[in-house]
Amino acid sequence: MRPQRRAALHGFIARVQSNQFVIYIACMDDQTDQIRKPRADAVRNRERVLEAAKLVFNAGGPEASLEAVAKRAGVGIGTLYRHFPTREDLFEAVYRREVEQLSELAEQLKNARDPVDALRRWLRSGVEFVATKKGMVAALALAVQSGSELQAFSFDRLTKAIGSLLDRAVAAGEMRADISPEDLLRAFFGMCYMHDQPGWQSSVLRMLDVFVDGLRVQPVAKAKKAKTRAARPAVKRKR
Amino acid sequence: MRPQRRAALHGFIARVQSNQFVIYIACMDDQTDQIRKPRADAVRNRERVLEAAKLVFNAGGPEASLEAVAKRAGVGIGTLYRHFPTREDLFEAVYRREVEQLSELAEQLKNARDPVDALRRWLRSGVEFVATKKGMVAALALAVQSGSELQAFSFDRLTKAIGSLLDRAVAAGEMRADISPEDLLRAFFGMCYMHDQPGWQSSVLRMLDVFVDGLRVQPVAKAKKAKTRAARPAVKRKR
DNA sequence: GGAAGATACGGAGGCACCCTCCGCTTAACA
DNA sequence: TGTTAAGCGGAGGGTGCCTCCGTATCTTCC
Repeated sequence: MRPQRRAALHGFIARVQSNQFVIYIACMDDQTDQIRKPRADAVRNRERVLEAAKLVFNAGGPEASLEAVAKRAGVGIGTLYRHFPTREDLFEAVYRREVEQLSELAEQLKNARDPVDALRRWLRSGVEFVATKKGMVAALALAVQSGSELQAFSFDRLTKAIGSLLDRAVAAGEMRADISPEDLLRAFFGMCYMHDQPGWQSSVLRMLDVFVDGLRVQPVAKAKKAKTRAARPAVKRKR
Repeated sequence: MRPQRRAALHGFIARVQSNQFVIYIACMDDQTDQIRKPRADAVRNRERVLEAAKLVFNAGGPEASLEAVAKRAGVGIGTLYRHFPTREDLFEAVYRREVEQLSELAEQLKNARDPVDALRRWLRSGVEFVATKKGMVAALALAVQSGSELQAFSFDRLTKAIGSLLDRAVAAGEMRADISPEDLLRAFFGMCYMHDQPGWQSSVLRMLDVFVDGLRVQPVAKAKKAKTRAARPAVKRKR
């Protein structure tokens, strides 16, 4: 165990590509109050690893070897691990932009006339995302599992995205209120999980349609099953 | 390459436990017309491996080490691989009984009054199965993917089970006809895939409810979207 | 421009697992 | 009881994960 010193964390965000940003966190010693700019080679290598990871994951799926990523990036395996201590960290970094786009799309769809249709469209876009990038499913898996608490960025973004669409539809009285955004996210991801089947896409789209239909407030069912619904406590919606 | 001889395959089924059977295929030389009974140690070892695999998979999930299984069975790794050349084969063998039970349950539910409710109950039972056995999800994954064609046993059984329930509901005019049993199986599995989340079970049950609601023929939606439905060709139902 | 020290690099190495191959053992049969 | 096919088991080669630490490189300060 090395001698401990009190230190404060300071961070900044650097734009490293036209549409990619990197967050740096520097450790500022509180005795000197000095901050050091990150080493150029570190920035470069981090970027190279991300680029290589994108290629490798999109091609080889989530199980692809990290050593292959490092090799492709022209970087030692140690360097890869220093920048991204876990496979999950790397995934999160690689697919962060996609998650943000999905999230922004939800923001736009908020203004759509028909809130149910908005949700439907958002889900369909999600399928497209998964279709394009093979590793995206893994990123979703991560988001949905959100076990590690630390890299819950994607989970938060996606939950809020779905949540806002769901809330609107519920407020408009068009959707049942006992489903949480997390539930929905999980269901969506689960269906997409079959993504390497032949014809998965149309199957998932069909399923999502069924699902959204089920989410609608149904006059018949509502009357028929009022008791059942009441017995099940409404799910608390986070935020 | 060893000298080839023409040979015919003969098989038989042995009951090796109160409720487990093993299928043996023996190679009968057509010159001697002799058939050899399987070696006792082979039968014993196969059984041991199955037993160990059940324990290990249920505890450690689908990624558990096969070497651990072999060790637990008190058997060399080579023996394990001889009996079950792939991890999938082992899964299929271990969870075959569960799949059969699910399938039989569908048979029983066929006589229920309300066909929609029957389907709902079957799906719920599926959740319970997954809940009990941690490795069951992997078995389902296998069934759903059914890529290897050879060990498509589970896929067939489950598809037929769902199919029979679905057919009845459709015939009764209570469910839409454009969803295939395969779709449904995939959706079900997908939802269960989150099985190691805290509270996954209630979440999945909620989702399945929504899903079944969506499957129902909806007077409102039906009228509103008649065109959309018609435009999408009905899925061919196998068998 | 150069020295000092912080920071990052890279890959060897230990571990675990996968799967195959083949010399040895054992059970079935006559 | 001998013969022989069937089965056993584990060594070994391959791959991937992750850590650790000696070395190289960069930033900063003079």
